[in-house]
Amino acid sequence: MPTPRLRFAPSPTGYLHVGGARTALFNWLYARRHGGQFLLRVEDTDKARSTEESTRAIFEGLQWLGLDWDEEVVYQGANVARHRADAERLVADGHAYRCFCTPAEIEERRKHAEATEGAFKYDRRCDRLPADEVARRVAAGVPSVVRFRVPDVQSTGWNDLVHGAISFPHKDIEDFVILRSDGTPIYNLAVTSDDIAMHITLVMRGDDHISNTPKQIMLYRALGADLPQFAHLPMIHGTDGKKLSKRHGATAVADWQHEGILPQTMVNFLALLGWSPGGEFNEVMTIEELVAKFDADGLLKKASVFDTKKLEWMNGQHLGRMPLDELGPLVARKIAADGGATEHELLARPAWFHALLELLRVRSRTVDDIVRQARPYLGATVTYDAQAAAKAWKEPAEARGLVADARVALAACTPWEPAAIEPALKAVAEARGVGTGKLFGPMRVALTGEANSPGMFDVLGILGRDVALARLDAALVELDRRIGAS
RNA sequence: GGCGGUAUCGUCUAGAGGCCUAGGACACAGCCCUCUCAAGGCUGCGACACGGGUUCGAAUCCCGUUACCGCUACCA
Repeated sequence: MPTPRLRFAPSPTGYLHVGGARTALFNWLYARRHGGQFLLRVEDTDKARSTEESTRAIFEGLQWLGLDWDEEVVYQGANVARHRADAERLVADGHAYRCFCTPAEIEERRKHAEATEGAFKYDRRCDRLPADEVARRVAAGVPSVVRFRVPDVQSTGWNDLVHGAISFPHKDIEDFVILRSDGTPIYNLAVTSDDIAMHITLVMRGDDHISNTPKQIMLYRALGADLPQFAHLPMIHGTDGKKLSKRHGATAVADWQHEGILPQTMVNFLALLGWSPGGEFNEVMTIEELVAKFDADGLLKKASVFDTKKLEWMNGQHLGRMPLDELGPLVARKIAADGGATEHELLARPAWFHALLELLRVRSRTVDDIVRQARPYLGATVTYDAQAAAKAWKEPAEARGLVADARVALAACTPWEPAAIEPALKAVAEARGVGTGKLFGPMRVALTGEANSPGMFDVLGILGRDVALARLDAALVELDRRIGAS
């Protein structure tokens, strides 16, 4: 068996959508798993809607996900000459014929048919035109399209890799147009012609293409080409069960990238939408594990809903597992954009930065969560969250006493290390007759401005002696102000 | 309307005739841990769309119904 060749064929009319990304991913996984090729074809024949930015956005999306493609990108628009030649060949071979009916006429007949008996189907009137009449009209320059002549009786079917046997009776398929009157190809022809030219062996795409498949199979046969295998993937829906669209919020992979979702999370999450390795398995997987496990048997038939809650959970899992060397630069870039520190400052003291990341990533679900939580550890001063202060400093005088005692005890800690700090603070709490929680609450707000943070000893360690003491002093000033104001 | 596809907890899924009193994960609730928040651990809530068959036995096979989705263009 030859090595499989698959392709992802987006039309560049928007950003890389999660549905498209999933289709690309499955094609890529299959190719990588079986040592085949994964090709890219840009279906830009709809020049009205196709844009260059869009093409670039799709490439960037794929690159971000790590879906690398083989060979040169194929631009469908560059192949119209072949598409046209294929259409002409089909006419010459008697598989297709010229149709002179105008769009307006067809529309009128369609309306009439729908009003009277229901379904409209082209009645093949132009197929009955005598050869000399066709020649005369062509010579006279009468515009015409090329229609494929669907063989009478029988049906066309295939063994779909995900759905099993599917077939369509020919009586339900009209003689479809394959070449427009301006000489440009219609989708089904272009796709088939290109897939043949690219030697695609497995066409894996969304199941919204199921009803195009019999037409394409007829084209393969009429063109004398071998059939590829087909696999039709289920759709991805929004929470309301409808096809994913803008109104569901973030649907472009770039949107998630900006929200702080990791590419490995996106790949992992998308892989599990419409595919399952079967049996019991750990859902959090690396891209390498996915490649190793991926196969067509695990492809599912049912449309799935894109659950952002689970996506975020999974991102937290990946955040917690990835190497700090990899996470560091990612977070540094976003912190720089946030204005907390420059990338250089952060990367200049890796041990400290990594320790901070270690403390924050366990409480984060996105890269942006880490950035937000890192703020108190970056600036010189801290702003007190109103709610946090209202709660932890509810009794300013009492809080002041606690913070002041802690300040004194801490100042005496010679090696600024947990071994010295822990007993010192515990002694303060004991002397004051309170639990450590009662002491750490006011301290936490003094040091971070927030109600929540990593453990007190970790916070002190990250801040360092000088900053910690300075913040306690600043808090004492603030507390004095509050005592005076009450 | 016609044709095609799909149908297990709210969501993602396991399940390929007896292993199912239907398993796991997310979400949700509670408990534990605990200086807060997370993380982690434990417990709970919660599904085979419906109706007929086939079979000793069906979530699993067949038929019908219903619901949902897709296609039905000189769009892709």
